[in-house]
Amino acid sequence: MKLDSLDHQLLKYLQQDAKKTTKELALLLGLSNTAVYERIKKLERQKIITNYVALIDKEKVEKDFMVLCQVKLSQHVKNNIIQFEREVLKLEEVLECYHVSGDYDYILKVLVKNMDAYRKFIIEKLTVISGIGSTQSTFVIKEVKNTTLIVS
Amino acid sequence: MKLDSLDHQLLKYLQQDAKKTTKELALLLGLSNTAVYERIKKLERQKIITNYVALIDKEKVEKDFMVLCQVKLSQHVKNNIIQFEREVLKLEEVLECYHVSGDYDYILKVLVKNMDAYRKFIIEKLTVISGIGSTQSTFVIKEVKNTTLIVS
DNA sequence: CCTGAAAATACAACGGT
DNA sequence: ACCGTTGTATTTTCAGG
Repeated sequence: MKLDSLDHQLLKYLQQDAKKTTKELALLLGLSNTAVYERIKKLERQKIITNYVALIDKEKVEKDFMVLCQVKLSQHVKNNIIQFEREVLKLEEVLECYHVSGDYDYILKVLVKNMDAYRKFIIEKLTVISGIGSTQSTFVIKEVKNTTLIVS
Repeated sequence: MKLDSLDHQLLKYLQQDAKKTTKELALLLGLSNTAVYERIKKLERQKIITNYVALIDKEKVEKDFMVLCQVKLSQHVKNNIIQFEREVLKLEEVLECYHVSGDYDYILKVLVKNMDAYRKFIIEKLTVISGIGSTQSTFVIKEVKNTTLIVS
């Protein structure tokens, strides 16, 4: 579970380009092919690397209307919380959901095609979940930065 | 640029597991190896697939203190905006930054090790950017959902 | 951690439906 | 557009030291 400097470098490279071959990485790190291979396998076994994914261009698939939606539950009973969190997991429009401090209970990052789709999402999918008190929408004017790279 | 049902399925699979081989994908889609290969290459050429990345476990690299930080600029002049956005891109603690509607101008998703690190981030990195008016922090109690999968 | 070799996959180009 | 086949190149994977 202890990561050395080479592991950190390796993680950084793989978080930027998972298609890098062990050969390329070996060259970058000054290690042999197999040493890199074994390190990657170890990181996968330890679930430090959870998975490999393709990232796609939101605009090119017509999904570039993003809204940060704050949600307040009507009552903070356990059942409401469990229920809301379970339902949110099922909604494909919700990319991220955080239980947060402050006035509202949750902040959701919602991605849809356009305002119409958002209206539909709110009316037909979000507010039909029982236990929701109120919601407030903050619209994204521009995505300035969005990275999956965690520097550790 | 037009995507058919098979392209969409392909994107969905690759967004969930980029390590799937063309052989496996061919089986899933009911296509030949070469057909799948050509489709993937097309999606890459069209930059619909922008890149492939490894995702890592935040907790296991001791980076699981997340804060949503709202930022207001002191004046909405072009220079302030340009400057702020340029500086934010450089901050590795800022995973996401959105220019938004509402009371505040920006919402930042910030990831650090702990509260101490956050305090340090605010004092030494964020508020030293010129043109910043005020900030407000919303702390993440629990990450309920976080996916990179965009269903199109 | 290394070298070296086998197995699997990716990549490219063909003619054919 | 898709299929199948044939290559070859490259990469992954795993011995054994």
